[in-house]
Formats: sequence, C-alpha cells, structure tokens
Amino acid sequence: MNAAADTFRRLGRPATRGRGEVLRILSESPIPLSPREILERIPEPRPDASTVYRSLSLMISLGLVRSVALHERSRRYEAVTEGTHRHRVVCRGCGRIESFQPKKCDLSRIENDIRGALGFDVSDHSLEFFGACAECGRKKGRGR
Amino acid sequence: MNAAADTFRRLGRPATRGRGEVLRILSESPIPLSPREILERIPEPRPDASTVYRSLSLMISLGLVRSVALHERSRRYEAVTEGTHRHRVVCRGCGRIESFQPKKCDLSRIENDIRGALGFDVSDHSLEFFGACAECGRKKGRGR
DNA sequence: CCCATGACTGCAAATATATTGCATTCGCAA
DNA sequence: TTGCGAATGCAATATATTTGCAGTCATGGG
Repeated sequence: MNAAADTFRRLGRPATRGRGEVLRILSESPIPLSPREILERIPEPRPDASTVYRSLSLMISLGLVRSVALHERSRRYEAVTEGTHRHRVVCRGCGRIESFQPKKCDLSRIENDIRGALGFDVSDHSLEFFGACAECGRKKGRGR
Repeated sequence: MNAAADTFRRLGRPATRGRGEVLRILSESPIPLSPREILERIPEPRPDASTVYRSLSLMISLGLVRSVALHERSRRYEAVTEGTHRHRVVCRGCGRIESFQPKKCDLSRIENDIRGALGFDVSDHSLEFFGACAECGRKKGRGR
C-alpha cells in the first residue's frame, strides 16, 4: 500500500521509514530538492541528515534518483520517472525553478557528433536554462 | 603586456597578481577547473584560498568567468571566451572531462518553447553529456 | 509469532568546501 | 611620492558531506 516501500522491497532493500519518506518527497516534488530541503519536509520524527545522504546515495546507485546541478552550493535531487525527460529553467532574478518537459528533446545529433569526434558513448545528458522569469523580466523591463 | 592584467584595468579593477593568475590559468585550461585545482596551479607565492574564491566571484560578476556544474562536490569554472560555446562531456568510468564545440548549437527552438510555455526569457544554458569515453567503453565492451 | 541476521540508523566527529570580519598592504592616479 | 579605496592574508565561522561505531529495525525462516 506504500509505493516507495514496495519499490525498496522489490529491489531487496529494507523499506525503512526515512528512506521511504525521501523517495516519496522527491516523487511528489515538481522541482528537484536539496538534501536540506528534503530533510525539512520529512514529518517528525525526522531522521538524521546522514540518513538522508545515505538514502540518496543508495537510491542513485539503484537508479531511483538522479542529481540535478543548478550551479548552487549544493546539488539537488529528483526522482527518476519512467518515460519522462525534463529540463530545468532557473530565474537568475528570483531563483525560481521550473521544470520543462520538452516537446521533443532531440540531442541525438549532437550525441552522434560527440561519438564521432571524441569516441565518447553518451548515455545521458543534463540541460538547464537560465534567464528571467515572467515577473522578473517585467520588473527589469519597465525601467528600474 | 599581460592580457589578464589589462582586462582588469580596462574594467577599472586593480590588477593584482593572484587575480591575474586565476584568470590566466582558466584561460589556458582546456577544461573547467575547481577552485582547489586553480589554487594548486598558481606558482609560489600562492595567494590564500579566500582570494581565489573572491577573485572568482568578482570575475563572474564581471562576466569574465562562468561556472560549470558537472555534478561533483564542488563547482568548476571556465573563462568566458568571446564567440565560443562549449559543452562538456564527462566519462562516468574514469572521470575524464572533455570539451566539445558543437558544429551548431541550436537550442533556440527549445528556448522559444520555454518562452511560450513559461514566460521565461532564456539568456543562457548549460549542457553536459555523460557516458563512457573511448577507453572505458572498450574496457566494458570486451567482457570486463 | 518469535528469533537470528544483516542492513540501516542515530550520534558524534572528521573532512571538504565556501564565506566573512578585520587589520594590513597594494595598485593606481594625481 | 603620496593618499585612498580596493584587495589580501589570516583566522574564525558557516555550510555541506562523509564516516566509524554501537544500538536498532526489517525481513525471512522456523
């Protein structure tokens, strides 16, 4: 009856509460979260921060979670969802983060170029956009 | 006679040695470097680490340098060079980093989609590829 | 349902990374 | 050469992440 817990059991890992909460929180969040944000969202009794880090690193090795780098001091994490591919859009003015599901993400041409030029076999990519959100763009636009 | 120093003077900033070294090192490096790597490459007498961090943050605000996030513990930095646009390719096997100059980086369509869907005005993007380099791919390929 | 066992957790300490206050020194222009 | 504001060194502090270890929990077997 608990999706996160089942996921762990299926993978042969004990389904502990902290671990389940981390995965649930990431699955429910529309944007990637930092370890600190994840911790803050776990209802009491809250696990230790080290448990959150250990959970994240386990889930990454199980392929349940991936990291997202938005050029901040700490990395963020998101749940891996089958069949979705998202890019992040970050506002330089207010820090707002949004996810964007591209109509069609075709970087395969670039990936082929890379294979040809460097012999690298690309399995994955990470694409983030930076700029001004509607609100901040408006603010800056009208004088300031 | 010193390109880095001139750059700072032109921008009305004192051209100090540490600062110049940081910019020179980044300009000469084919791959983005972490603050620690930058510091290690400055010849004696080496400035304090805080000077390197302060230099980087100044240069970012001056637009001379930008950060590159390769999902590591610390960010990396690279010199901004007029007219070049590069992507990074990182090997998950050995950590090797290479830069790749795309024949044509056309993400403007995606950027337009973003403007339409989210109202975000994109000014910039960051694109990194992950996979296996020629050597690591070969290793894994022939049995391991 | 209870037990054995390995996996996981909390806690505290260690490390790594980044930032800041302050007194001193440096770079630059007059 | 001198004066001033900017930059630096140093030490302290903040933040992020990792690790050792002893106690606890989750799961499968009986």
